[in-house]
Amino acid sequence: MTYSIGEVSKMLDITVSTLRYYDKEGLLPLVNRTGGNIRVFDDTDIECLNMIECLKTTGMSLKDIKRFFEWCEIGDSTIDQRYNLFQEQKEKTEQQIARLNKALELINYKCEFYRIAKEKGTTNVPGLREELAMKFLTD
Amino acid sequence: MTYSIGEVSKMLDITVSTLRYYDKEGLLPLVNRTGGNIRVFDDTDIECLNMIECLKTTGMSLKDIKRFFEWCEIGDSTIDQRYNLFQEQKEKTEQQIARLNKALELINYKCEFYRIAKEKGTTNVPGLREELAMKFLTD
DNA sequence: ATACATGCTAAACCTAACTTTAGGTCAAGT
DNA sequence: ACTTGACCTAAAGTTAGGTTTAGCATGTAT
Repeated sequence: MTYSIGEVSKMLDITVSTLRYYDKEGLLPLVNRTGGNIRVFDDTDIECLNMIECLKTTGMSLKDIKRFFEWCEIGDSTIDQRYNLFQEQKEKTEQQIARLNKALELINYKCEFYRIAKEKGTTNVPGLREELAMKFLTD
Repeated sequence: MTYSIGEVSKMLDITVSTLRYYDKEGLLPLVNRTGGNIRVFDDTDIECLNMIECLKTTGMSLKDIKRFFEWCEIGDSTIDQRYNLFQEQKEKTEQQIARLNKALELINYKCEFYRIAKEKGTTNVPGLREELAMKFLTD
């Protein structure tokens, strides 16, 4: 199965410009072209793009993602680097999830704070903490 | 208790330039100065900075954080906006945590993949999936 | 054959969030 | 008084990750 750049754009919700940008930056080394120089994406390219999206989610830079793909092309001599890359990325991602959970606690507290404030029409409710007092700071 | 910009920088692990940048951008409206124009941070400023860090973690832009602080200063007429802001931010943060957990699955799979590849000295191990085959894509 | 949506490139432009630089001021110890 | 480290501002520079623009080519439906 093959796809035009516009189709891929719709499928993965990535703009056409971004796809061309990724290609230009060397993140899609495998993408074929027609005789008329038009990109033809196949399922390998789609998988590649899903991988990019996933790693980007974890905060990996495009530069590092590209480096990983280059290591894949070089072959078995880069297994250690790739292993270390994913070990590091695993730790970073776990830390980021922990940070987000901590931030979520504050946000939940704020939601509750403003739910009550909304009910009462004021943030100046006896028993509610000061506007900027934060649970996670003071507990 | 009060602190110099350098002390705050060390306490919160934010560079001096960044603190001055935040101040310039209006994110620290309460920060006092000495007669000689030198910033004097107090515990309210520290709490403000912790709040900034927390909201930044959830992906909120400095512009939106500033807007929130402005709403706080305006008072009770902005309670609805503030409530909605945190409801939205709660959803976004939960979605981000979900995305990260999904990405972590792939990363864990890759860790295992490369652990075995390291052991065998090659990624070309019978029973292991192709290099770019991804669990979360194919399952 | 002819529209006209879709594709192409190169290069300029954009935004957020800082960082760096240049040129000065402040304040604490000696 | 003087040195020295910490502080100040304004303005320019930086980086990542795109987006936009201009001008041109392709290809598909009538």
